[in-house]
Amino acid sequence: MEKYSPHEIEKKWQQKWADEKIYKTEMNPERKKYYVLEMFPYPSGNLHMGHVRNYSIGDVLARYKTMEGFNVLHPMGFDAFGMPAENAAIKHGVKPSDWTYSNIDNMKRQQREMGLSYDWDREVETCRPEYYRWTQWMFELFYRRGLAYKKKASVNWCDTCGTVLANEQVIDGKCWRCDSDVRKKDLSQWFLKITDYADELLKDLDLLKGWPDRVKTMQENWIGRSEGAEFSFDVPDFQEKIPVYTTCPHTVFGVTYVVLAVEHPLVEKLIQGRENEAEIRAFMDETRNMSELERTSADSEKKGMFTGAYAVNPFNGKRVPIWITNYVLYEYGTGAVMGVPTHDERDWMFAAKYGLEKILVVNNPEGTLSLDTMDNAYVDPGVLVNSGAFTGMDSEKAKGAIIQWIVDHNIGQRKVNYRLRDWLISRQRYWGAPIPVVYCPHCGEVLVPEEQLPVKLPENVKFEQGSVSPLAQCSDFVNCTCPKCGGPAKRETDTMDTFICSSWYYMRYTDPDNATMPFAKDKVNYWAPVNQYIGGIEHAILHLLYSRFFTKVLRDAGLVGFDEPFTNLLTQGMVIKDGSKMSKSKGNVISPEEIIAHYGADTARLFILFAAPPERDLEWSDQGVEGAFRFLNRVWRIVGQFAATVKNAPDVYDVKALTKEEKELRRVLHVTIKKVTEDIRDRFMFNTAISSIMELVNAFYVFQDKPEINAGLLREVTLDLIKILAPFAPHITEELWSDIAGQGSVHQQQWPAYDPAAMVQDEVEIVLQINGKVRGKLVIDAALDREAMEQAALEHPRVRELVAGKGIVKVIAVPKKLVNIVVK
RNA sequence: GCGGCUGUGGCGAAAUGGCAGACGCGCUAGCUUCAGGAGCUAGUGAUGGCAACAUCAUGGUGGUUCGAAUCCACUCAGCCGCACCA
Repeated sequence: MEKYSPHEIEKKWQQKWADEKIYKTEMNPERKKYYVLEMFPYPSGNLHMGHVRNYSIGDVLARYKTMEGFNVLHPMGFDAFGMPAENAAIKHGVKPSDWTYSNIDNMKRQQREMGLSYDWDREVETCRPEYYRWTQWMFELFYRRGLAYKKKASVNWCDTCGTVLANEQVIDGKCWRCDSDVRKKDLSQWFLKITDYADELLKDLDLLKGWPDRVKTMQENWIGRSEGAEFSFDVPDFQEKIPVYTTCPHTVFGVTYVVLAVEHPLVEKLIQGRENEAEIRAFMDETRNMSELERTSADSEKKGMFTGAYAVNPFNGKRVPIWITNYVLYEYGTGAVMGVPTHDERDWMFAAKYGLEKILVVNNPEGTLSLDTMDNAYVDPGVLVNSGAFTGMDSEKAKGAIIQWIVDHNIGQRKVNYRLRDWLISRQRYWGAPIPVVYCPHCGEVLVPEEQLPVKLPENVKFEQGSVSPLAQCSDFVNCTCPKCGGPAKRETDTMDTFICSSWYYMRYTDPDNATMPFAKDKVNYWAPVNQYIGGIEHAILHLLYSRFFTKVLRDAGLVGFDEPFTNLLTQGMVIKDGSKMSKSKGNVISPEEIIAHYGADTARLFILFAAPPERDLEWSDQGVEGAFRFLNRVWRIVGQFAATVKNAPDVYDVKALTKEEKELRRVLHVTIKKVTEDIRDRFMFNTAISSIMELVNAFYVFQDKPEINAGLLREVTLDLIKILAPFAPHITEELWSDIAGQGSVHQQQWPAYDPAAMVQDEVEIVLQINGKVRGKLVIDAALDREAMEQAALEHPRVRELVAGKGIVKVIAVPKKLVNIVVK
């Protein structure tokens, strides 16, 4: 028998699969579809182990579902716009497009070497004009629906990347990509109105039964819905009003001051001409210059200054001082807050620091609180005190009553607020989809007409370190004619956040070559939503939230007929080595290419699926890889040993004629088929699926020196073994299949069914317990009922010995499992 | 502070109310081989014992139960997310 040589086999089959296009998929409304998708990669140039894990998981599902009879869509593509291509241009003088396409070529080669079942005819690359034309079309769709707008705002700016960032892309005050500090900058930028969908994005999390709770919680936190009231304090000296937002309207009688964010437009008016104006301005500048992290950290010291002005509480006419502070955010609510030191921890600290008045307005249910004994704010429910007509009311009820009072007196209304902000999508970069807008001195902001899309990226641009966006310097690009009046105009020179490109790519896969639409309705509605999406947890908010938003907008525009893009989500764990994430700086990187070159793709895939369940972090082990390789060799040898017999063996045979040992092998086979089926289909527990296949192979080895084994059984075991191993190790199984079965691909076979009759055991070993402790074992007829089991247990010599002289309180018998005798 | 996840042999892990540690790695022994870091077979949680066997053991403490890694309460440790959002 020939040795198992993965390289020859893998190369041969990869070629054949590609030539014969066995993974090509067509829409077929007659058939049930299944859409399995792995998050497409950024083309950095090389696959890493995280990719290998991601694609291995997806490939098992795709192959399994195909064998189950589904019409499976399993595509791949590249999230090809982004900064690194531009950095390469600056550093090495290569064109971003050349750099990107050569990286894509290399990664595609590596993906092919993994033996993944992609329909490559559906590949999508977001940097191709054929694709970004539709990204720009999407922008225009949003614009026309009033969901894209330009405004001047204080935005997150990363100096290293030379561009702005969305809120979701700032992690702990640092840039998500390069980890450098983010600072605020006032710029006029494009936004998508994701806040219009805040409530639905929150509510529809309930529809996502197949998503991990963790991800849903993160999105829920991010959206940050809160309910309360918005109403105004009068500032009679200036004939102004200060609207405030509060989630605790029941504490209004405890207000002793009002605070404004330093950016609040009213501040200017209030402080003008004050004797300490210069001092106040210095404080404002200081606050404005704080980093995002300092400014929003809960531990930062709360500082403020009195403006010298007063506001009037509409509930009791009380005059309270107006302060400015570093702890109120201008972007949230109204940028102004009512200060209630007794019932808000921050206000307590602030009041304590500056000696502001405190009034108790909510007492605890026992009524034992008093200002003299309190040492921090009381924030729990209770009973209102010192609250005029509302005194004595339960605090929860008072919320509603006070809101009603606000509405009745026409000073405000019930209000829901979100932490979520609109999505800032402008990027001052070259390598992205240009925003298809023209600025005309006469017509203003004008969309590039649909038929003129795409607005193509110019090729003749210069890349220099630290300079402004290359597009802004490219006069051929900037200067254009106004589509409306035909006069001279200038193009928008910012490109779109690459997260826009990835917010709809999974829909493009359903109709990738469409030149007249982003995708045809019948195709997208046949294939989408994605049944199973697989990727890293790092996109819990970013990509996954944006894609949900896009889906809802496209639905409202009538382009798609579903509410959510990804029905089920699997978040895979990281691949780690020596306890920490693989990284160049730690020198613990294992290259997939080397592993595949050494052991073959089947071994790499098998190991990575076997070493841990998909959601958990996976510790890389070189010895574990050896073990996977050894297992495939074992399969190769045992199948090879019997190959000749199996080829000539009958498909049908008399099961009753099997020996006891043969029957046991057949039982293990069917138990394994059931286990593997359920582990893949219901639990994604590929590790236990593989371990049960290993057990089957171990059981098979009992017959290695027994050529007299029933040929029919031998054929059944061998063929089914190859089939159930096929999703995990596609090449070796294809080779064995072609050798034995002779025709067709194993990957197009039907998944084996298990026969419950074959799984029945005549005899089972049960455990005998006395007071819950194992005291013996007994092999009995599996069909025995409870009484018979009890009987058998009580006759067991050791049990008799231990029970002798004691009173039996109770006997519990569980068929096929155990008998527990409770004695005293 | 709020929310979530994870704690099981020397290691990766199984077991979701019924024999804790399946399967794999590592280790030990035997067989096989000219030899092997190849292959096959067997053993392998700890402690005590010649042994049968017993006791202990799933981060900790309590509880529910005939029976708990599994359910409940509290608690410790590690990781992750959000965090001055009024």
